[in-house]
Amino acid sequence: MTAISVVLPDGSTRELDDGATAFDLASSIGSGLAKAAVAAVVDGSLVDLSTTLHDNALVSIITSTSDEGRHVLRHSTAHVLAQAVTRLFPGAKFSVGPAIENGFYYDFDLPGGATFSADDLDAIESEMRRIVDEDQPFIRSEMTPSEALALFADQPYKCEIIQRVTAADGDSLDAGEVGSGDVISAYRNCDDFVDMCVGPHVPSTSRLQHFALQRTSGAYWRGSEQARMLQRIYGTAWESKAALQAHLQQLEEAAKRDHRRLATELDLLSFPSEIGGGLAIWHPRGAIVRRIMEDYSRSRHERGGYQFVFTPHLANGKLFATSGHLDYYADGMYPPMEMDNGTYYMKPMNCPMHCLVYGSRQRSYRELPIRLFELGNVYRYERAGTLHGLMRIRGFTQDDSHIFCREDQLADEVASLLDFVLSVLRAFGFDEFTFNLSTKDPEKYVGSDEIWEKATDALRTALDRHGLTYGVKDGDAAFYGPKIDIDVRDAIGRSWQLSTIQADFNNPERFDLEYIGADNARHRPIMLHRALFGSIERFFGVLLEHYAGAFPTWLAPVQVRVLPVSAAHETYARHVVEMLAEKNIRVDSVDAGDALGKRIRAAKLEKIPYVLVVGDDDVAASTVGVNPRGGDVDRDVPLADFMQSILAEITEATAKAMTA
RNA sequence: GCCUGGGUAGCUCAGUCGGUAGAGCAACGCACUCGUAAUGCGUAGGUCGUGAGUUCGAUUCUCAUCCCAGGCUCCA
Repeated sequence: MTAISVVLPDGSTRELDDGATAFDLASSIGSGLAKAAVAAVVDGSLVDLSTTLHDNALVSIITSTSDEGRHVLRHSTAHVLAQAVTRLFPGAKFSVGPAIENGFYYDFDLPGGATFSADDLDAIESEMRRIVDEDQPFIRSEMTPSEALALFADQPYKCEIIQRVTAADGDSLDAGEVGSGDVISAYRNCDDFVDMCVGPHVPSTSRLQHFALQRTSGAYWRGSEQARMLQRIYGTAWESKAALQAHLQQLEEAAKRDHRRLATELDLLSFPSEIGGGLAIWHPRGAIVRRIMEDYSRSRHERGGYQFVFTPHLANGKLFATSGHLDYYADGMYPPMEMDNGTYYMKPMNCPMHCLVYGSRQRSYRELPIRLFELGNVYRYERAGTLHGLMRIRGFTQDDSHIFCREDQLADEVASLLDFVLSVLRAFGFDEFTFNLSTKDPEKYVGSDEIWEKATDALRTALDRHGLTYGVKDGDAAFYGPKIDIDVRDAIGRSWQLSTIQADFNNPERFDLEYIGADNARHRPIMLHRALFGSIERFFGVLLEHYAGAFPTWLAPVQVRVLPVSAAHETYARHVVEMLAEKNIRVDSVDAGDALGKRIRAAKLEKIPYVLVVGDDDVAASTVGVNPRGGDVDRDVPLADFMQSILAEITEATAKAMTA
């Protein structure tokens, strides 16, 4: 038998028998690798382990512990899911089943429009385990589109995909399913299950041990609300039991941090159904934190050269006709109110009002840039199914600003905004950011192409000048202009989109805004929309999850709780409370009705930063026992020392926040 | 808006194959006066989300509606 030679990623070569597969290569390197291998990359393409290697091929083995490997694992598990469903629901039609972050899903159309119930999930998962135990091989075959159409004749969704990819104007959406064009590949597990798929797959179902089905939901075919709703099943799959458990644990951790749960547990706010969906009421504890956030925001803006304005919650519809909101966003606005002299709407944005502030008198080029700031309450009619605690809410407050500037000021203004945004976000404990530039949506925009190009360039230039790397989201812009979005990464690695900076050449035109230039002629200012927190409500929710309810001392609703050991120490406890309160420290005390241990536990569950225990020794020596959140108890601390240290902590955090 | 599941005491949940409900924690009372994450005993608390229908009788079955959860779609 002749030999071939293949090149490994480290540049070394390896001799193999002619006809050897990628799996043979993995085995020749080591049995451990062969066991962990799920696929291979040959000359840059991800392929099955069963792929026959050619001489001089550049080969790397993909193991299940890499991102690519897990992707293969998850995709293969999706196939097993589909097979289980066809066994349990004869006649089920299946559409697509991709791997996604941390897992996979598969969409089905059940006979008679049936739907999955929670019990079905258990049965399907058991069936999947049976298929895994059967150790079925994934066997690849390739065919022409017409052969594929024949093979999948009873699978209308598959046929539609085949027709789309082979059509002249075939879009890339389906390429991931079947590859592009002339050759359609399919994987057969056994006589009665074959699925169209570009692959690769693990060699056999026995490699798919560590998975769990998670939930079912409806999902529109091809993501279109006009299309048929299919039944989707989500699952997760991992390379090992430990990895699966770690993932499930992380989900639990995230659930524990859920801001809706913490908001109830910590008595911060609630969503009474008497008010209606998507509307929150702030309880005293939550309102304190919010007020501190807002005060901080106000003082930062004051120092940043912003001028404060107030505008009403309602406006005549003509205003939103001028701004274009009624043309592009009427569905997302609260329904109109007919009143004596016109049709009124709740405002969905503050910008039209700020345009009126600008336009209220003649402006000189010397005044620019004019930075108008408002904590503006806006109302948007979010569809019922999209509401989600504070994260998606119908009434909220934007830390909103509109900057009117000259064209020659634009780049500097955007650049300094980027600094400003990051500094404010850092003050709240975020230090990992990602940036995205969103460009014109060809379906939904106002203004000329030229204006859009100008605005997009301005944003791009600012990002480049800052040396920031950023993604581009084509077609994601607002209807009036392109934007930069800033995402933060939270304490458990999740990403949240918070801030936005939007360039707008359109509204100044629509509102006919002008300034008198140095040349004594009239000019059009440029407008920047920007919000740092975005929505105060949402930002609060993100913070709550980021800190898991344990706000840093400067933000904590109650900073100190004083606990007298027994009734004899209550007078002294009150004295301690007074001393601290005098320094504007948020402090309370709980008298000795319950056992000390119980009161400490209660304070810990409330996530109060400092618990002060005072007993005989403390009364005698004017000291306190300091029990800090997440730290060790420190007895006999002079009260004056504690006060000094907590004040230093608070002012340091605030000062750092102010100058970060 | 669409799909699935849910709404029982302040919170977390159990339960009723149709005969008006129970636990733990919290609250309140009494005893205990306690040095760093749950002292003991007792009391009170619910027209079982809301409205209608079926029924001798509905928290339970049916329908409508509101709200909540997870997705889909949407998010200026």
